[in-house]
Amino acid sequence: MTINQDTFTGEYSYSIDAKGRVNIPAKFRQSLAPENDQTFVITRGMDSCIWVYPLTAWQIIEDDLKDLSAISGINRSFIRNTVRYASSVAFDKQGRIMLSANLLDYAQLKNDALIIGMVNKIEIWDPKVLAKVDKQNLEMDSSEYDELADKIIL
Amino acid sequence: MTINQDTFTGEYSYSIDAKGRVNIPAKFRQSLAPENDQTFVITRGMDSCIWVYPLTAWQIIEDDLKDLSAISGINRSFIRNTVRYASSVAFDKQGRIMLSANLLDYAQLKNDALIIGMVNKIEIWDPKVLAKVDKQNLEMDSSEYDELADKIIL
DNA sequence: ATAGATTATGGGTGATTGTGGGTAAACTAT
DNA sequence: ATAGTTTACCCACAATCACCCATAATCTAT
Repeated sequence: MTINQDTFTGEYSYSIDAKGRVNIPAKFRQSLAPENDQTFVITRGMDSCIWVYPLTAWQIIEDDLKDLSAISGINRSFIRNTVRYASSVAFDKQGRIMLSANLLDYAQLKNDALIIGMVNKIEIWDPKVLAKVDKQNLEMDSSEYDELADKIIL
Repeated sequence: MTINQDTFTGEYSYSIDAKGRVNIPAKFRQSLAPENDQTFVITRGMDSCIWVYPLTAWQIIEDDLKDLSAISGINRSFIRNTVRYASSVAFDKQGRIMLSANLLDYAQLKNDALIIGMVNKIEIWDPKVLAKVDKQNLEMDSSEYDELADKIIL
């Protein structure tokens, strides 16, 4: 019954309520390893979406950041921008997390959210934004996409 | 419920009142380890911002300074400039700390402060100054920034 | 098919947080 | 010493959040 811990696949659509809360799919909650303490870290993703990490996965990133020298200005900027929008959230008794106005705005989220398992993390999208971004990526690099498929698909 | 002690992430914006007080985000207060005794050490940061260390973290810096030979003039200058602007502050019952006129001036702070968790320390910025500094850093070293992202982001 | 459990969604309430200001003690400078 | 200024500590209030309960829809197992 137990799949790989901290591994997420599949797509789910939920509504965002007036308080800014979204449900985390029950399957994702169950595959979150117990040492995460029901806690995720949410932050800005690289496209206009929200990234959701299991707490322990995020701590690996933090540990790497600690090793960067503070003398270099570019290092400081990198640390700042990586950590700046991140916050840890535990889901409530109903399995929801609260999204800050800042993140909702960044990901252009209104009432509906599409939650997608990305293997080691989770993405939260506005449906329309996702469609647009994916289309752009495919148009730009379709041959590279096919190469990847050739290497990886069984 | 307990996250990593003395680890800070996220961005918060607060106002600086007429007395020079700023709020320390509740989350940061909670993740400050008890042996710090609700005390931070504030000093000049490397960019035009204020750096805020947990007391115990700062004590490690002081210990390292003690090991530097006082014979070397450059050592003495380094020690002097590292310690010169540092002072320890405990936050009041409302969770605020007082910033000296000297530090406020150095960081060009007026009415609004942006407080950013930088993993093992905290930065206090004027919003406009931060935008300018970050932009400069990115323009100068964008390729190095991308390399860092490639190495560290999961 | 039915009963029981789980899930998704909405709302209520007390506690916490951010912010302003008041007052008395402590400190400075004449 | 005294007047003026600064600091430490206290109280107050509005907004927000964490936590609880309720309900309808969906799933599970017999």
